[in-house]
Amino acid sequence: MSRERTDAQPGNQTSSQRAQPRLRVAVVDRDPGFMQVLANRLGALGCEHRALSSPATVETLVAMRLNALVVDLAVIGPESWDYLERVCGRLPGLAVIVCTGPSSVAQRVRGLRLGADAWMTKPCHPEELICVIEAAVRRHRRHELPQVDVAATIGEITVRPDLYQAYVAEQSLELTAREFEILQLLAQSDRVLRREEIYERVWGYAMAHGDRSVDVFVRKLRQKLRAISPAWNYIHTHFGVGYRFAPEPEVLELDEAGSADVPAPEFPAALTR
Amino acid sequence: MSRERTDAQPGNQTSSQRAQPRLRVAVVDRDPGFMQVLANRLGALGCEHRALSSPATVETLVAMRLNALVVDLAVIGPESWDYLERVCGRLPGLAVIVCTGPSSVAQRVRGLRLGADAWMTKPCHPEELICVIEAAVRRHRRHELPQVDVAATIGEITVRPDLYQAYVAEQSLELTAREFEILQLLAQSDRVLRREEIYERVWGYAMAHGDRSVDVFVRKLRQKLRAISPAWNYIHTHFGVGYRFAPEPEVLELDEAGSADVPAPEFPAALTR
DNA sequence: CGTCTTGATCACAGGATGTTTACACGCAAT
DNA sequence: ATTGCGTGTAAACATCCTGTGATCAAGACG
Repeated sequence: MSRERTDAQPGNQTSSQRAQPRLRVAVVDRDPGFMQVLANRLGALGCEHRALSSPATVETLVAMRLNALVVDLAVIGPESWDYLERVCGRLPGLAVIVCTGPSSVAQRVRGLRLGADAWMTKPCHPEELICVIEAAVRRHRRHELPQVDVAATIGEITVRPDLYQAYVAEQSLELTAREFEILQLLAQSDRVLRREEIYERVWGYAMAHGDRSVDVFVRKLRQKLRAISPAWNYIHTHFGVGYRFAPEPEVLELDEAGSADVPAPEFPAALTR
Repeated sequence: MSRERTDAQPGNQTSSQRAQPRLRVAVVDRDPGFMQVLANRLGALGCEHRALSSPATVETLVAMRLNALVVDLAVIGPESWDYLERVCGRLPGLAVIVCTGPSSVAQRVRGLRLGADAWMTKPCHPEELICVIEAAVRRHRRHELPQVDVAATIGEITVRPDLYQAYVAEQSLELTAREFEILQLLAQSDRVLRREEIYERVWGYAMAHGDRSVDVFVRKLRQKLRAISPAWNYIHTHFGVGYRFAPEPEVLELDEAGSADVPAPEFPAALTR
């Protein structure tokens, strides 16, 4: 699965707000006039937009990092409902606006129930459509980041979102972007987080069934944390539930000679091969 | 009977989504028929609803702790726009749906720009309106989770859903995920729960006939509770019915002494079946 | 008092869940 | 191109939770 971290620096996006483009919108439609008008308006508003004449796969949509998707169900055809369900299910953070020709109440109800945010009937005024898109996106963004860029210290751990840097008792931790985001999320949440929740908030979309990425990153985090304070376990596992960050570290009983754990003071990733 | 829990799936939200009315909605309108139909549907869905024939002040709305507000601008009159702006500005967490008679594109655009989440034109199908309300609220709720589950203390028992942890008189109980969920359910319900009900709410699907899992988990719970306070029995068995959590623990007769007489025949046998 | 039904308790096999390791892929910098 | 590094997948391994069946105790009912 393509998961790029295109803009790897400061104002990272995944879990926090996007940098410049006001909005990133894709439109799936086949009416050139409609597309053109919409594109003009979106462009004028400073939104990044992309026109698609056929439905993109879920993976593609994920890769595009959209805020909103406008779709004419007529373009998709008979499997429209499936498509809608898949997209809404997999990208709960995406605003989906169905903009289609005349429809029955039952159809509109069905679409909304499957997760669409709004249903517009063509022909519609572009300005109104834009407002609807913005209204839908507004909701997503409101709770997107309660308080970012505020350095926080939780127990021995200090997190500096502005620098993408974490510290354990003054000592700096060398974390990758994703590791940092997970640590930040865990440290700032004073409760048990389910894997699905961690995934969704860090990756930005729903976790696929059976995905173990979170576990692996937790392991990497634990490993690096252990390299600095070998006797403490900051991340508790709640079997059958998820993980929780423990501000007051639980003391581990390390048998004789911290053997098995700390690979080396250096960072093991470099030595693996 | 083979019971697969294959679909233990996307995290057991069982515990997180119970309690509370599904939605709290207020409707500002003057059409009695419309209000009645809407009230019926909302009631059937388990939503708390309230009808208002004149606009409530912002303060009142705050006090009502609403999830959504449906408003007919005609009821408010000329200062509709001001009102909309005030409400949306002051309660960013409230979903506002304008449901009004015929309007111009300019009006709809203005309403949405001021912060409304959706604009429905009367006459509209109640079912569709409900779907629109739900779609709007869905967005707010997505990241609302952190505060949803609050700690509760029932008698000597304290339940902390955020930590997946329970306490008996300050002392922590080591429970597995399932055990915790059952204890939470019992402790938060002030009544007798049938086995089928417990099973369905914890496991997420119907109990197979003859399944004894609930009994076994109750046993484990009792065992762990007894380990901390040996003289008390928190979980009462109602023969032929189910279980009930007793906030004021029943004192057990240890050894012989005042044997046979168990106090509290509070519930008269509750029909044998 | 005897019998039937329902619940309690126990031990354990099976399997779901979590951990660790190794490696393939793709982007970015050289 | 090549290399390095971060990311995510697959598979082996370790844990320990879960649900079942058997057995025993207790209520219901005649």
